[in-house]
Amino acid sequence: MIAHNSLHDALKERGVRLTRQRQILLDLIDKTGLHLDAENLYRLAKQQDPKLNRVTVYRTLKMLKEGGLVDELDLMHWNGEQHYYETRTKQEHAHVVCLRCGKVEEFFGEPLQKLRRQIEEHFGFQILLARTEVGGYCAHCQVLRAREMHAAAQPPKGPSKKADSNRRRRK
Amino acid sequence: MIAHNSLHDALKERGVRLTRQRQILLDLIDKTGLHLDAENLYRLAKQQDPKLNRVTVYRTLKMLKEGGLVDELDLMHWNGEQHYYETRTKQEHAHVVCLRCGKVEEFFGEPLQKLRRQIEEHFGFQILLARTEVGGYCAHCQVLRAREMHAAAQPPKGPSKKADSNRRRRK
DNA sequence: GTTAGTGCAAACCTTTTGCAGCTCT
DNA sequence: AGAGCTGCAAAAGGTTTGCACTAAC
Repeated sequence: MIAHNSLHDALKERGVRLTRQRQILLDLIDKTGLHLDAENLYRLAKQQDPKLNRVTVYRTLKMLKEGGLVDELDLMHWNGEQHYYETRTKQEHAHVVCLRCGKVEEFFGEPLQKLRRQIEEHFGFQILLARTEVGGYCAHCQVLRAREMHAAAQPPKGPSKKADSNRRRRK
Repeated sequence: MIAHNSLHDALKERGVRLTRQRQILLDLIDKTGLHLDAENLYRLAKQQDPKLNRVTVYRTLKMLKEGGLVDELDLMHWNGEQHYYETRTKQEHAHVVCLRCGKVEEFFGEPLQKLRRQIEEHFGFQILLARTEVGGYCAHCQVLRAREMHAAAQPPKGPSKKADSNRRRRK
């Protein structure tokens, strides 16, 4: 049972072969509002097809990227050097990344269009791709950080675990 | 003779040791409106001190980045996966990168501040870093591309060299 | 049946790390 | 003197490539 979605159809039109592997990958990229990196995409795809190779993930992403079907983001490198991918169908938007919890919000709104127009006019530039990424702390994490700061200033009464379990680190 | 500039002074205040190697690197990053990547920075630095090691470049960049003294850009990956660096003193600005010739223009202007304010209000977000990068064709290259397209449509009369000599490629 | 696409292994490029020795302050 | 830095070598991430085999059209 194949989900028919935008990437799927766009590739079909271009005469690209829709292999089992690609269908799995397109499905993962296209649905899920998630911003996946190559490694996570690979992990998820492998659950559906354990033979699927990491290289196929990279090759597919490269094709989609060069075909202008996905955008590549780095989300302010909040968690390393990976790139993240999303379908290039939606309206232009900025990515707002919490550097503490990693949550990604999307901002649509007229300042983006205005910025784009002004740049085109100002330089006589022909824009093909645009990207705005913002890093900082989300409302929730601002509160948590304030608490952490406060706690750190007090003499410790017991072992305190930093709440950063979600964060991947280099080994 | 040492150029006194913002990075230099900022590090002095922080009690960071200003070694010969760092002075060379700071000098290169700070003057030159250039957006250098690690490798080019290394190459240029080595001209002044042939013993200077690539690792020192990376360590210095990392320190400056983590200290909030430089910003890291990728300029829409117009020429590979390198990161580019610039001093974080100037007013917020967008980078406008020509995907054909690599020229980088900087756009200052009120839409950027407006965007920033709106994001902060909308999400109750505390912005620490913001980055807007735009890729496309500069006025000059739009013309050249039009010519190339035209030439490609004609039967070729002789060997034509593509004008991409400036472009670095993977081997 | 063709030709594009896949998997595997190995290469590649960029960046980081461990450690002994050097050098700023 | 001593902590902080550097250079060197080696490793680690992330991504790409060469090639023989497989599968989509």
